[in-house]
Amino acid sequence: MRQHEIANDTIDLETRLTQDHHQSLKLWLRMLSTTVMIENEIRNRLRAEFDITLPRFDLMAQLERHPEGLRMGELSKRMMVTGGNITGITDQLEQEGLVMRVTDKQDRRAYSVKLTPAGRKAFKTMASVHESWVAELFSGLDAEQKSQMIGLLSSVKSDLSANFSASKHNEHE
Amino acid sequence: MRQHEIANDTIDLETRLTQDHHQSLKLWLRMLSTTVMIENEIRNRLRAEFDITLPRFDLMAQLERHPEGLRMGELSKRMMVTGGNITGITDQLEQEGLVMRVTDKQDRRAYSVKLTPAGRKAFKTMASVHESWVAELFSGLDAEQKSQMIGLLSSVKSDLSANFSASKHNEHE
DNA sequence: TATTGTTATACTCTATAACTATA
DNA sequence: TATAGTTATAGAGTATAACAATA
Repeated sequence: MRQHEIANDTIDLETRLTQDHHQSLKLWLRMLSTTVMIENEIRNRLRAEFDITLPRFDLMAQLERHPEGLRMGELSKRMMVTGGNITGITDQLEQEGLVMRVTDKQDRRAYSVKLTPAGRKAFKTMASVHESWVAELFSGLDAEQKSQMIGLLSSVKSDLSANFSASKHNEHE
Repeated sequence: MRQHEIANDTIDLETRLTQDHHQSLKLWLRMLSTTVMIENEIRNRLRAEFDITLPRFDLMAQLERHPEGLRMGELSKRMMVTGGNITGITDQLEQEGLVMRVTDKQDRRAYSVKLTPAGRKAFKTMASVHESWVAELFSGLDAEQKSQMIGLLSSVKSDLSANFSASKHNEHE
């Protein structure tokens, strides 16, 4: 132990940099594979139980949080996806009667997308089941560990938003 | 503080369950959006700098770790993707001269996929730059926080592998 | 002119299932 | 029969760019 600390004090900067790089990479690979596993599990369950895809579910989740409705451009930013895709997903959901486009009185180029009553009802059911799945998938952590992780992720994310917002459509949450 | 603890002791089980659900959901949403942001950033940089996609890069990364070569089925498991896709990605990389299929002497149905010398060289360059990007993107955490997070993710992941390996092609790492 | 949203297109990744050739 | 890998197909999601309507 002490040996290690002493070594740590005397190694040169380049070595420490390499170690940091390796640690970051390890963290990233673990984070990525864990996320993919959970995402796949949830995606499969959503399809099997509710015949819905993840982006469609996400769009509805955004609308649930904004009962006043969101414009297409808002949805695009929040879902980190370009505009054309939002049109497509919204089209599908509208066909199924789950969301509706409400024309904006002030700006006739724009729409507000809202959940229909049927959409709100359907989403409530799905969201509740979805939430219990997530709880199940994270049952490997206790409450303390979860809040720790939430804090760590927030640090990463705020650092990202501050420095790399240019890359795509961020401004998330 | 004390008030909070007392309250925590006396609230009923259902309430605590709901709180846990919300916390898990919050954790998952934060983890997902953070991962997506980093993934997008890396994907864009890989395309811009090296004209390579993430799956192609990942396949090469797998081979780099296994100089003796990997069979198509192995790659399929490790990349959490079905077999047909591995054929496609391998075809592309083979065309570009980055990997090669080596027929197995013992089992003439099977191949070992390996990096070519050119592939190994190209990957070394990319991997080193990639690693520094990752370090940059995680610079919001210090070494201590990173190792904390690695530990937390390991708990989640091992719990997942133990309970949900059926969902797709896991057995990762 | 700039902005909101749509359309058209093309590309990548993905899963499924039928297929071939070995084992 | 079972297994390793391929092929064919279809579907989802994505970005880009040209476009229409409105501001």
